[in-house]
Amino acid sequence: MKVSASKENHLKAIFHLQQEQGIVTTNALAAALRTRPASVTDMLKKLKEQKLLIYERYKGFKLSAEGKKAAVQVIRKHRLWEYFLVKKLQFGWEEVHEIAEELEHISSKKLIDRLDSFLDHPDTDPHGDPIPDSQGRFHTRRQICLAELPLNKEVQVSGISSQTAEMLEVLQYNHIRLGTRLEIRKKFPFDGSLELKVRNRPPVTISAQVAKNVLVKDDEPISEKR
Amino acid sequence: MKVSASKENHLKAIFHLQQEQGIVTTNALAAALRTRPASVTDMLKKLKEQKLLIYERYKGFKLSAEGKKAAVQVIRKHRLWEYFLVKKLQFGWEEVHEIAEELEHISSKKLIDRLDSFLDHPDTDPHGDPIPDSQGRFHTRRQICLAELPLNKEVQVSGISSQTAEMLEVLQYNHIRLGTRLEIRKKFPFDGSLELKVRNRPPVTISAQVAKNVLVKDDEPISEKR
DNA sequence: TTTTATTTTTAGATTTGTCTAAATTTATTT
DNA sequence: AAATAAATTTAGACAAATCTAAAAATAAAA
Repeated sequence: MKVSASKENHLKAIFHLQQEQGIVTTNALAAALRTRPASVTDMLKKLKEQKLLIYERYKGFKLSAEGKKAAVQVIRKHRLWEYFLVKKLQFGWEEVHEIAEELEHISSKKLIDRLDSFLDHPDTDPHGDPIPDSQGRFHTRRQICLAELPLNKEVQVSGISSQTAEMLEVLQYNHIRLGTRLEIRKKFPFDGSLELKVRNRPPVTISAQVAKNVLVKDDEPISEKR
Repeated sequence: MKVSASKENHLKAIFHLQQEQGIVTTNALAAALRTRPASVTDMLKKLKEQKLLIYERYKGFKLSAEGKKAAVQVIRKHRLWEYFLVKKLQFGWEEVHEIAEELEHISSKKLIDRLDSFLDHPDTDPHGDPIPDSQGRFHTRRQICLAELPLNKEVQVSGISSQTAEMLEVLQYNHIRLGTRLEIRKKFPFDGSLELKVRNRPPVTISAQVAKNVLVKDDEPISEKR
């Protein structure tokens, strides 16, 4: 069962959008791939044909278990190559993405497993994104600051970068500490402030200032999501 | 000026046939690429279009200076990747060719130059073939045994693998020693014996036995051939 | 030098991935 | 609920790389 480079790109983009936005639309996918909605529809049909995608016309789509597996393998290759480029070939982390976009389509499974060993099984790439293992399992989750989190995605607080007493006071007041599960309910573009929903509590609002200093991680390992 | 993977494969195959056979034909190229003569003709026209090939219909073809340069760069990439796979990823030399066939089409020039540095500028790949530098110059020539040399290709004797007195006697008798320039004029399939032409001397015949123990190299660096 | 064989090229199809423009379906407003 | 807007899909076209079958050019043989 052969999957072309273009198909791999579609699978990968769907996977990412699924992670970040929960829902994936034809238009969003077209935008992400810098292609046209009509082209996306064409490809969706082909991916369905290969049982990599669950798709009904006009009714939306999502990756099948097999499609997800394929997408994760492409992501694994991409991130391992990025790590290689930065750690072994002295590239800067900003310049590796484009090269890895090509390298990720090299097909040899053995190659990528050998590369993984050669690099000592790294678990995050140079941008901080987790690298799945050869079975497609993620052992780490990405840590990002609350200000960058999308809406309605539940995460767990994993760090506080500015530990001033004043900061901690605000957090304590809002019942936010390490391990707290929360999600963003609303973003106010005017000042960047956020309305948060902490589990079992009424909504609270925090400033952009505070949001920048709270680090969060995916609530559960990605591989456990079904 | 973009060159697709398929075009790069054609350029590379033409280059190799040019080296080995002197002349390249549509049929030979089709065989080398495991494709059809008609497909080759189609591609020749495209390569001519891009001025990578000098071609007149029915009259044969050869690489232009620019085409040769492009071919050499692909060969450089192929061989550096092979070296990487064997030396860093512990692959056996027999299994790297196919993987390198894919890796050679990764486009980043910077990548390949960094890889070259990382590998400490090797000058021959795991099969003994020379690796051109980033300007496309070869610093080494391949050493092969006389028994494997094609007809009518002048080479220079670069080594004798079995140094018995009896062997050396035969060679001395035929005026063959290190540095001698010679070419094969005829091969006798019956016993594998060869008729050689040594510069400024009448033709001589040697046995397969002897031919197997004489090592030769291209007479001149490949990069000097025009 | 004709005839025959071989090589090479053309003509026309096919596949993959993309596009534009138009049609259809679903979603949103009024 | 009808009208309008937005999203999605179809229809038809195109470029790249390949193929088969037939034609044309060149080479070899009688």
